[in-house]
Amino acid sequence: MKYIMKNSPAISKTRAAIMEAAGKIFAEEGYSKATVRDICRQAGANIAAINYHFRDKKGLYLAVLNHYQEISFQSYPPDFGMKETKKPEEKLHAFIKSFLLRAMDEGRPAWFGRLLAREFTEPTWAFDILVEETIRPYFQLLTGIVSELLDKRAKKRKVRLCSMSIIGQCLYFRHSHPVISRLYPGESFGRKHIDELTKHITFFSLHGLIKEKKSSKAKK
Amino acid sequence: MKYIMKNSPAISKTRAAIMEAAGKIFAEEGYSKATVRDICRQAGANIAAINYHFRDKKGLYLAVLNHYQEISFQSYPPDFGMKETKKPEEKLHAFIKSFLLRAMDEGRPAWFGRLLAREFTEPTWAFDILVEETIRPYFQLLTGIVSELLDKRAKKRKVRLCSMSIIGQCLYFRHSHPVISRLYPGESFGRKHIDELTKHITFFSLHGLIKEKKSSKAKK
Amino acid sequence: MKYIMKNSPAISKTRAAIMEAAGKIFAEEGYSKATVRDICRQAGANIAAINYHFRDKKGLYLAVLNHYQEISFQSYPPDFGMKETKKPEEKLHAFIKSFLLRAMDEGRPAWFGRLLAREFTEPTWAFDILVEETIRPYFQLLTGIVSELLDKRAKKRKVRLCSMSIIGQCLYFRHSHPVISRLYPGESFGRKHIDELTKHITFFSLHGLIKEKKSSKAKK
Amino acid sequence: MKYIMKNSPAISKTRAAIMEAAGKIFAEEGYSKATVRDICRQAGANIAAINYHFRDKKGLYLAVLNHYQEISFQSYPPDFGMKETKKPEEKLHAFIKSFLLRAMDEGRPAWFGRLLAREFTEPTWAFDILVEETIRPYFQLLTGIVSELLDKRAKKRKVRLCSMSIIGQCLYFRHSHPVISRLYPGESFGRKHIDELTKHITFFSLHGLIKEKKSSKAKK
DNA sequence: TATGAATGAGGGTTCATTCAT
DNA sequence: CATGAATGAACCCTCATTCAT
Repeated sequence: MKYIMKNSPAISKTRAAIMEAAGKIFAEEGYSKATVRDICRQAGANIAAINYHFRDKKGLYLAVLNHYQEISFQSYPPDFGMKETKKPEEKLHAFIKSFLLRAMDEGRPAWFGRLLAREFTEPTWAFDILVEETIRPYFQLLTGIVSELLDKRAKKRKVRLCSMSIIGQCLYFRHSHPVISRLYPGESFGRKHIDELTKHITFFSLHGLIKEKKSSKAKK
Repeated sequence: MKYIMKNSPAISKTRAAIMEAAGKIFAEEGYSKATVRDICRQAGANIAAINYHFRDKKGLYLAVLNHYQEISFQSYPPDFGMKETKKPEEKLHAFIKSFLLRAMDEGRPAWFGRLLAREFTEPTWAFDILVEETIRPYFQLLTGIVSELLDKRAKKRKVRLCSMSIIGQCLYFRHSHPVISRLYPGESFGRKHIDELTKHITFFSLHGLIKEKKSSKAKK
Repeated sequence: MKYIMKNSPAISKTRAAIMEAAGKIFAEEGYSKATVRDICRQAGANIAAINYHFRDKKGLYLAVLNHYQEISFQSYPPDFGMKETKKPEEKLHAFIKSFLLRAMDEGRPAWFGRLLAREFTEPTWAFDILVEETIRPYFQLLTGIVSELLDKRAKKRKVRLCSMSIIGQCLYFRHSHPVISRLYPGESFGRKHIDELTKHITFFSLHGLIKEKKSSKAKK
Repeated sequence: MKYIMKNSPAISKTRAAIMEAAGKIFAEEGYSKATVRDICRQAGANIAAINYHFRDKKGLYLAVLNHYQEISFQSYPPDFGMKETKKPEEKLHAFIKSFLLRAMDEGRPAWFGRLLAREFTEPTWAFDILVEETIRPYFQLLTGIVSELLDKRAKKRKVRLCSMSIIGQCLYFRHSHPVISRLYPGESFGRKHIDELTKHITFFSLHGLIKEKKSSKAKK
């Protein structure tokens, strides 16, 4: 006699194949443009298998999100191995690097990052769930770092604005390929340049923030 | 005495209504999600009218892009009325403000900005045209300003990186509403806060750039 | 004061342009595949002009048929200039040549021939009219020639069968290009070979008929 | 013991119904005039079933062609049961009879013949496939017979011309109904007269060919 | 005379979904 | 566990036609 675990992922080969294909295609095309047909074709599975294993397209998307989130954060921990005692400048550097890696890398571990980046600029119905489960703690991590860097009396709103300036830069470099490759053929900001990009964004942001500290007294 | 504009849009009432509805719906839904059925329904027009006036959905999208681009840049000139002799800091401020206005305002003049923002993160077939006709000159305007602010010996790549950091911030604040409203209910970075956002992005970016100047001597 | 002639063809330039384009396109594509859009575009005329001048697509087709029929039979008279006193073999040769010319030539004079050939294998609603106005007298001309060649006591049905054997050959060589060019690349039976084809069909048919004469006594 | 045919059609009832309806309608209307809506309506199937079973209209047409070709050539073998040792005259007779049966019969077995006849006079995109798979071997069968009948030194071109004269007659009698019924009401050359028509075409053609033999010495 | 504008019907195709097995 | 079969809704597009000017 055998007991079947609920949602046990190892039981079904088909389920795994669908998850694999779905992760890839959702990351490439986005939720609405991806078709269950393509996913099943690529997984070598029957269309009805999605209904059986995941109820419907939404269920599949949710399962993909949950599954690859774990993989993603295992592969690229947000603190990037930094201890809590480290300086905030280094924390910021680590945060940005892990963000870029998660969003710009290729293969399985980056699929979640791509989906997340997509949801940031074009939210689907799954966005509410993502905000609570992933984005909020992630964002709090960033605002914590920013708070340390800013004047302690800085208002919450200022912290948030600065945090979003950082997120915005990271996100944009992720989407920049189409425009950069057209504006300056031959040049690119891809996963090969993650170290360069990390250094740039950190530098660009940090010196703005430091300056903030000084000028915060003089200015309004 | 009156001069007739080329492609005078006043000729057909239906054509104008379709352009109106299409601008709104394309801006809201994006190219692929928008349906000609919806557009025609909202315009009170027959579906075949699109074939008659614009050949097909692509033609309509192109017409919308062209039409609202003019309106957008008339309403929000990139130099925002600044003379050439002004300081680069003020030029940057003007650039950012016009960008935000164009992307975050509501109603007709902002539709092009929204479409452009969409194309930045999820390009369609029209992106190639947009790059040549709109984005390239627009981007050159920004890199020019950034060049003035940076050390004159700064490499092209650095100029481009910094320019993209600025664009990235602007774009992200345009998309931030869904995430902000969920993370911090009650707070928002909308069109009401354009002045605040402009000031923030300018300040955040400027002091990064200025610091660069200083450190450029010490560093490599 | 001016009197307008009914259907006067010289009055309108647009009407003439439409007739020209329609003749060409109907001959190329056939009635149902041809579109009024294409015709008007090629004629440089407005779509509504067809409604004005010809009531509808049917009216246009009818007008084209009538117009080019005259041109066709002027260019290629069925007796091909043969006097009535000539031998039936030469009459047959002339008939076949004029048929092939009318159906296989290019340009205006052949358009009617092409349309007629089309109607033979895929009749439209206009076929009834064509039968009475064109095909019947034309067919009677052929059956007359065949009668002269056959035994005088040959039954009507035999005359008709033989006539159709001749028509069938002519028609098929007109349609043969697609199959011949594929079966035997480089070879063709086109308008350049009309003389060869005429000789062949005449010869092939004649000797069948002559043999008939002889055997008609022996046979039932 | 039973062998399962490749592409066994018995699997799906809907698929069979669509094939049935499609065969009928394609044969009646031709490829372009036939609509998938009509076919599905007549088959009592959903429109999307065509996409499921045949991918699209083209796939359906191809499937119909393949399916009824088998049925057609099973029902009417081109050699019509003649042994190889028989005289060429009898081979020709058999060839013509099977051609007429295939093209003029009614019901399922004749649908392919009708489609083929249509492709001969108005080729679609499928014509290239048909030429290679069906028409070429079929035509070679005929040219072989004709070669036997003609002088052995007859040029290839002559063989081809004579073969086409035969094909042309057969094809035309298949299309003759509309014109015959109008020219001579009451008379017809239909499937009831296949024996008569076979005899006529064979006779008409044979004596032409035989005469060729004799005259080939005397004439040029 | 001539046309720009508009329309309704219908074309093929594709989607996510759900049965019955 | 898994799938072949089937479906209804919606997609974009094109047709011939007609109206008001």
